[in-house]
Order: sequence, then C-alpha cells, then structure tokens
Amino acid sequence: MEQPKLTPATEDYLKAIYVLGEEVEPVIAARVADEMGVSPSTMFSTLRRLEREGYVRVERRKEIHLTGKGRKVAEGILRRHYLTERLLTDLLGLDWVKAHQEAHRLEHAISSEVEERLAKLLHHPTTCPHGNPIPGKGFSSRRKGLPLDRVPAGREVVLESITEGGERDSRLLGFLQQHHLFPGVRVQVLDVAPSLGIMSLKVGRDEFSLGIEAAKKIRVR
Amino acid sequence: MEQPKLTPATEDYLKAIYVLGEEVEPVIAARVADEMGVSPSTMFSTLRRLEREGYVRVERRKEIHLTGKGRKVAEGILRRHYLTERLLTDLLGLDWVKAHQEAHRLEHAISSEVEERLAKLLHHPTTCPHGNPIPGKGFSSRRKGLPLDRVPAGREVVLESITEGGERDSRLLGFLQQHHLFPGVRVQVLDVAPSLGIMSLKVGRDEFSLGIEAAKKIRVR
DNA sequence: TTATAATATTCGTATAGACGAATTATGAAA
DNA sequence: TTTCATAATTCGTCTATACGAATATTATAA
Repeated sequence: MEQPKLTPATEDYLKAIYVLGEEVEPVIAARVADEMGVSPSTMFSTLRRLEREGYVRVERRKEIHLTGKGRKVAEGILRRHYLTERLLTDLLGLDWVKAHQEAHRLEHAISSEVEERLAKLLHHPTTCPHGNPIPGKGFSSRRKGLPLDRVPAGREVVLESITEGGERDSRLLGFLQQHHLFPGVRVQVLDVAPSLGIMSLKVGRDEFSLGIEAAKKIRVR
Repeated sequence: MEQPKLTPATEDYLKAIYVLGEEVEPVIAARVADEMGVSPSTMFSTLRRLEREGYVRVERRKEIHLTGKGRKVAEGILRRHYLTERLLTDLLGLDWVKAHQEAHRLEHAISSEVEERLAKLLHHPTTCPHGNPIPGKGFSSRRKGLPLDRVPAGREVVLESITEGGERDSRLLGFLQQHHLFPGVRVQVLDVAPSLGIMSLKVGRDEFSLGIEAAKKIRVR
C-alpha cells in the first residue's frame, strides 16, 4: 500500500511543486528550481525521475502537475510539517523562525502513526503557527485571505497567515516576529506607495514600512 | 564549530561502532557490517571514508576505535535517540517497539537546540524507556547491571535495562513487552539450562522460557 | 604446519542527487 | 519576423551509499 520509500529530497520537491501551485500558475521547472535552490540541470533530471515514478506529469507548455499520488505525498508532508511546527512552538517553546527550519528536517522522519498521535496530543490543530490551514481528512476549504498588498491605505485588518512562500524566507519571518505581526493581530495600513514598492503599517503603537513584495506573502481578513 | 554536515548513514555507523564497543571488544569491520546489515565491501569503503574524515582510527589487528570527534557524534546521536524515545513513549503514548524504530529515524533530524528543549520538557530523564542511561554533560557512570544469563537459578532480580543491542531486535522487544518485562520489574529465575540454551523465568504469575542469547541482552540488579 | 573459516580488500556497477558549461528551444516584444 | 531573454536540455563530472563477485589476507583449529 505504502509507497516504496521516498527520500527527503523527493518529498521536498513534491511539496515545493504543491505549494507553488497554490500561489502561482502555471508551475514550470525554472520556478521550482528557484524555490529549491538547485541548478536547472539538477531540476531537469529530478523532474524526469519524478515523472518516471508517477508523481508528476509535465504537460504541453512544460507545465508541471502533480498526479494524485504526488499530491497525496505533498499534502502528507505539509501536514507533518505544520504539526511539527505546532509541537515545536506550543510544547517546546521554539520561536517561529526556528520552528519552521527545524520542522523542515523533522517532517521527513515522521510516520503516519506518529503523525496521528501528534495531532491528538496537540488537540487537532487546524492551522500552523503561521496561520496556514493544516491539510487533513477534513480537507480544509483553503479559502485564502486577502494579500496584504491589496489592502487600501487607511484600512484596518487582522492578520490571517503567512503563506508557505513567506515561511521559507526566514528574514521576513524574523522581521514579522520583531514587529509582533502574528496571526490574529490587528494591523493598520497607513499608506501604500506602489511606486516606491513600500507600504506603511501600524501594529499597536509600532509604525514601520514593509516591502510590497513581502506584503504579498501575508494574508489578512 | 559544528561538523560540516553528517549524513544519517554516517551517524548510524558511528553509533553502531560506539554501541558495539560498549558490549564486545574488539570492534572489527565484520561486526559493524552485521550490525548495520551492509555488505563487506560497503563496510570497507565507508570505513575508509570515516577514517579519512577523522571519525575513527583502524588500529593493528583491524580494531576500530572512535576518535574524540567520532565519540562525540555517537554520544550525541545516542542522546537524541533516547530523548526521542522518551518523547514517543511518555508524551505520544507509543509502545516500546515502535518508539525505538521511530526514534531511529527522528534522531537524525534533531538539532542541539531541540535536544535541549526536549530534555527540559521531559524533566531531564536519565534513562531511555528501555532503561539505558542517557549520555549527557553529567556523563553517566555507565556501571552496568548483571547480564540476566549469569543469574543462577532460584534467584530473584529486578530488571534494569535492555541493552542497545537488544533494542535493535524488535522481536525480542515485542516478546519482552508481551511478558511485561520492563525496567523495574521483578523477575524470578526458575531454571537455567545452558545445554539447551534456555532459561525459565517467572514474572508475576507468568512463567515462560527465554533463550540464553536473548538473556545476555538484558541487565538486572 | 597446514587447511579452513573468517575477514578484508579490490573491482566493476548502480542510483540519487548535486554541479557547471554548453547548446537548443521557445515565447514575448520590438 | 526577427531578436532576445528565459527555459529547457544534453553532457561530463562528482560524492555518498549501496551491491556482488573475485581475490587476498589472517586466524584459528586440527
């Protein structure tokens, strides 16, 4: 029943393809290579392997699509990743940034039994510490909040989540931590200056600027 | 300061050499190969690599010795292994057998920070669920109990630990679990028949036989 | 001491995963 | 349509980790 044995690298590629697919369409090899930080040639041969083993299909125009098998793997890994993050923050007291990094290694070593027990121990959380919904049997609706960069000046919103893409940027994560920009926190958009690529925010009495590009990775309600 | 990056396989070899060294002297390549379940040729090239990278020395008579660097790695892994086992049994409720197997994968993904926080969360345990002392700064005295096979008939003893060698044998672990042979449990040695390679034990009102070879992997007080 | 069993060593091979350099497509803009 | 930037592809190379088969080297026992 179980797949033979997936290597951590393979799992990471599938996860990257999955996550990219949620954010930008279409997913092409060059994008995945950027995400994974590998050379085009590595990407190419890996992609061929993934296709040979039935995890992805490469369609006309080089669009990469996960097969059912591939999607299952990716969702499993993402679920383990998020559950592990919760373990690390809620029980072990790690901060946001480290939780993400550590979870990235641990997620590959967690069996489905441990995954289940972890979910139980943590009272079946529905989101990761960064606010992203944890995939599971309930198959979360995945309706996403509004990207912060689309909020007009003067509006006040509540931070919902940092997208997976944002999670991978530990400098951004560190910055957000510093300014107490956590899920659930109220944020005032003071000013938006697309020409400068910057927007001004206020959290509590802390005012600061954030790049528009970074703001795209933050979802609000 | 940190070693460049050890692969899981490398860590496993060093751990195996360390554990074997605690049990039988001298440690030779063929023993380690058995332990790791690899072919002689694989063992040979791996050993050369470990030597080249300064983790082991191969002395006259082909005896394998860990260097300080190698020992440090091995003890670190063993510590993480045991702490992970405790997490799995105490917090996640896994049984003995599974805890060992799962920990075997997880131990390679745990950073020193998580290791520390784990120890704290678990109230700095001194032994693993199988009774083996957890290596740490306190550098446990490592005075081992008596192997069960050396206990004369008629004596009653208290189970102290299942050695690392025993832990790796999941059939033995399963058998012990079935007969409630856990650390701290009182065991009566009814009979010892070395010629048959068997000894008879009694735990509570449960009487059963155990192979002498298996008994060697159990320590008592 | 010699035969045998256990070990170690060498050699050829394989796969996953990575690189860089060079080349060939291909799609979008001029 | 031609050009140019972006992608994709091929090729040669590398390391870690594995195998098996064959050969050499030791050790141990008769």
